[in-house]
Amino acid sequence: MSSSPDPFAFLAGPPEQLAPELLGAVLRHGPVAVRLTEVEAYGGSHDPGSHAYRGPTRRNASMYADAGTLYCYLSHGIHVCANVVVGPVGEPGALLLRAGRVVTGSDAVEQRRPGVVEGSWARGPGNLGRSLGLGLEHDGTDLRTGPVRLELPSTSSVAAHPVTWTSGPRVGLRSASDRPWRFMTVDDPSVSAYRRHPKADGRDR
DNA sequence: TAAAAGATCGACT
DNA sequence: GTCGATCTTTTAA
Repeated sequence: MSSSPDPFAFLAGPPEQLAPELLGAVLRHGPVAVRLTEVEAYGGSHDPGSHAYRGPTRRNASMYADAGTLYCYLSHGIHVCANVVVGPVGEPGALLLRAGRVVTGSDAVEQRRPGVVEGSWARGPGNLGRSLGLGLEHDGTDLRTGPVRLELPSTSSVAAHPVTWTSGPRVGLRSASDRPWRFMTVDDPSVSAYRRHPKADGRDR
C-alpha cells in the first residue's frame, strides 16, 4: 500500500539509456505544457561534454541532487536551459531538454515568441526555456512536486504518446562531439538542426 | 541551402 | 581573461 511504485524510479539509470523514454513526455509550467521531442544525455566525470566533468561547482550543484530534480543553467548569459537530473545518487547525470511541441498554453507562448511559427516555438533548448517561462529560480526544484512538473506516460494520459525516434551526435559540443547521445523524434518540425562546434576536437589539423 | 559571425554576460580557471 | 550544452541574422555558393 504505502509503497506504490515510483514512476520516477527509472530515472536512476544511465542517462543515455533512459533518454529516449522521455521523448513524448510532457513538461508543464503553469498554463504552458510542452511535449518533448528532442533530448540529449550527459554523463558525469567520464563525459567531457558534461558540466559535471570537472567536478561539482556552483552552477552544476543540482546535477548532484536526486534523479527527478530540475537543473536550470544560464547559457551565454541569456538563455535558460532545462535539464532533468538522472542517474544513481552520487553519479551526476542529466538530460538536456533541447526541444518540444507546445500542447497547451499557446496564447502565452505566442506572446513570448512573437513572429515565430508554431512548430519552432520550443525549437532549441533556449527557446524551450523561454516558451515555458523558466528561470534560474527553478533550478534545483523537484519535478514531481515543484512549480515545474514532468508528466510521464505512467502519470498522465497526455504524456502517453508513442513516438518514433532516432539518435545522433550532440549539438555544439567541442569535446566528445561524436557520442550519439542526442535523441530526437522523427518527422517533427520542432527538432533543431544539427550543428557541429566550429572548433570540435578530432577533425583536420 | 549552408556556413559564418555577432550578441551578451555569468561561470570557471 | 576566456569560453560557452545558444539564437538570430547576414553573406556566400
